[in-house]
Amino acid sequence: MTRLNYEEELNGPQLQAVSTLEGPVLIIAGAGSGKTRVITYRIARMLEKGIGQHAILALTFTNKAAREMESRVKEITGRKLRDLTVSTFHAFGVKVLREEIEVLGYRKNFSIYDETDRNRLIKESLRECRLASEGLDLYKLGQLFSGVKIGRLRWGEGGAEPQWEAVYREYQQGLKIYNALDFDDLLCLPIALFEEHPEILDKYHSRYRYIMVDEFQDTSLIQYRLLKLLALGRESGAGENGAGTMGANVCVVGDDDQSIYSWRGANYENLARFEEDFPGTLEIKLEQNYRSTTTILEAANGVISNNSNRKDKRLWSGNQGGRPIELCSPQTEEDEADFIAGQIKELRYRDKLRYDDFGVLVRTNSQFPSLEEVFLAENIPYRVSGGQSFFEREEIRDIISYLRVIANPDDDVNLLRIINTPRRGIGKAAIASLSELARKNHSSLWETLQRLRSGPGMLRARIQEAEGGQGNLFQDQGIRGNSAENSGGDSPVSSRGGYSSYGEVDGFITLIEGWRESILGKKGFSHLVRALVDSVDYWSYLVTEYKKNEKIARWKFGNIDYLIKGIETWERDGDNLDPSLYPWLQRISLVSRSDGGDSEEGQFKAGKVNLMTIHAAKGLEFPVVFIAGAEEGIIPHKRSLEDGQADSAAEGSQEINGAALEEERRLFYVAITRARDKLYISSCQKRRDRQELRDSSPSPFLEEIPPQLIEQHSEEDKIEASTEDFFSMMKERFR
DNA sequence: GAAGAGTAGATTTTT
DNA sequence: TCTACTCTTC
Repeated sequence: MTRLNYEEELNGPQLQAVSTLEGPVLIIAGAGSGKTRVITYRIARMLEKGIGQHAILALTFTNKAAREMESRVKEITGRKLRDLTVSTFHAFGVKVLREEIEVLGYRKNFSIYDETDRNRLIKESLRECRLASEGLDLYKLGQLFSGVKIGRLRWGEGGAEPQWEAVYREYQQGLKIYNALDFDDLLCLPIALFEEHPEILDKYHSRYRYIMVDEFQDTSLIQYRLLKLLALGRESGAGENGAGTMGANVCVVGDDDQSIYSWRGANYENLARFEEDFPGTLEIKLEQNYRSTTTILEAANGVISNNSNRKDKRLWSGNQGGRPIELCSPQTEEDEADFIAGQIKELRYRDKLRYDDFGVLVRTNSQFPSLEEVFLAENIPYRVSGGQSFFEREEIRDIISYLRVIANPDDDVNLLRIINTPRRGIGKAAIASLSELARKNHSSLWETLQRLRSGPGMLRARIQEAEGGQGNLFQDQGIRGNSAENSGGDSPVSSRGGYSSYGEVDGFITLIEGWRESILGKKGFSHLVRALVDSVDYWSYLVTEYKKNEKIARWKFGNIDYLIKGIETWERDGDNLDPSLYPWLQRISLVSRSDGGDSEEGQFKAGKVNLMTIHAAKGLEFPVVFIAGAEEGIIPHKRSLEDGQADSAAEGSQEINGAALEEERRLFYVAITRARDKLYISSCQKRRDRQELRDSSPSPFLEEIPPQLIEQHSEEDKIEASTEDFFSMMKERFR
């Protein structure tokens, strides 16, 4: 192993951070101050000192960050990392639950529900409670549930209207029956586990003797609780006296100025809380920026200094001077995209830059299309992170649903997705009857099906019984007006549904069972997935579904192929100890949009312009950065300021909006500080809102940049652009 | 049960 | 404008 020369490669505070391995440490690391370097060197140092890999836990905020950290450590130490835990909080939760969840009454093959699954379940729960889901914002309801679950809200307080409590309970019950967890559970259940079973906590507490947390400003309260449990063990409940903290070797790294996830429960006050809970914390500030030019830093400082609630610090850079920040005010989004594309082409040639030296940052996903369109037209290779993820495409979800059901047949949400996809004659009516029956028995659909099948002829009778019995819940879409007498005289859903579906339902069960047998526990299952897709004849399904547009069918099939290839590469990875279905599912459940289809690492990601949301750009840097759409209503985003969460109680709202504005400013700050050498900011004069073109004014944040750093972009391009605009208008007209 | 027509609703950021 | 869901008809 190569020995690192710490003294030479690190500055004073960095060195201190790397050398202080024992006791609690809080590192305030400004943007570009070598934070990643400090963390990775710190781990390297630990390994050098003979601390075992298994005793080290590094928690990050995104999977991407985790992967990157791991590979950097690997790189600088030249070691194999078999036993080092570098993961997100959520992934860590899964790791724990995978071992221990049975104590909590779940089975180990639990499913993990993402937003889509969760919305479906909420919808179903609403139906169970006889409430109409129409006109409701499922997303908001989900937020509410999440707030309650993580203990941020309580029923009857601030926006948590008690009427939803029943739905919430239904939702929770659904999860339990389906043996499924939502994202919050991944953190809450480990906490519950540790609190209720101290002996399990002991195990983890004594194992992870060195803990590090990156992007600490973005940790939520429950994440913090989890951290505290791990770090302090049984003592953590002991409270304020700080007993037992001496042994805690915890190092958290963060920057309050880069806290941009408060809408997700991030609470930068954890920084203050940490110092309280871990007495004797050594605080280290990293203020020297190695990334950006002075110009860019001054701009960033100018902006962020308008925030009131922050730890005092001032970034400075050794790279004096730097090129001015260029401001451009194109007419429309199209002009903006043209401008960006034009600059990229020019700079690439003039400054000999590669495409991947450019980062184009936007506030919202909806800004992508116009940019992409121009990049495509101009032949500029690009990649987007954010936007619709590969895993959210419906054909991919279908296949994954099959695999999830194979892993965990009780997962109703996914079972319902595929029970009639491809169509196999199990229609609404049959499903409604079955669901009704399952609900009565408090069991999952699968269990119900199994039970029905166990007696010959039973299925028919039971289904009939179910239909004859209570009014069918799947039919009345909630009550409207009459709550007492529901559904009343409506005609039955199709009294023949159950009868005619018997054979099909049976076939479906057999199908799933068959695949369960062949796939479960197999190391290397990608070829089986291929066979599965064949055996359900998904291809014919696509062809019939899209008979008007065969191209789409082909494209979708290509996606499936890509998915399977992805599994193959994952299986072949030498570091992968358990290449079977279950870990794969867990893994992809936690992969986010910004992680991209991760098989496009390495050679592919080079040579492409990076198009991403500002959120996704956190932690990254580019020689040249474009911030597109720096306009009022976009960068302090309209909706972010509108209603601060649930309560807009009279005077509270003022403050909440202030906080929201400050968060938007931090977001803008993050965007600026991604740039190394050159920063462009554009704000359109008009922007498309729905179909109408509306006037748009520059973001108020722009005025906070010291004017001497800014150079207005010359007008020539604008004229050029508008002639082009004219032509495209004419083309449109003659089409 | 499937296909097609029609309607409403929606546009913030993500593990 | 576009999409996702519902309703209607065969």
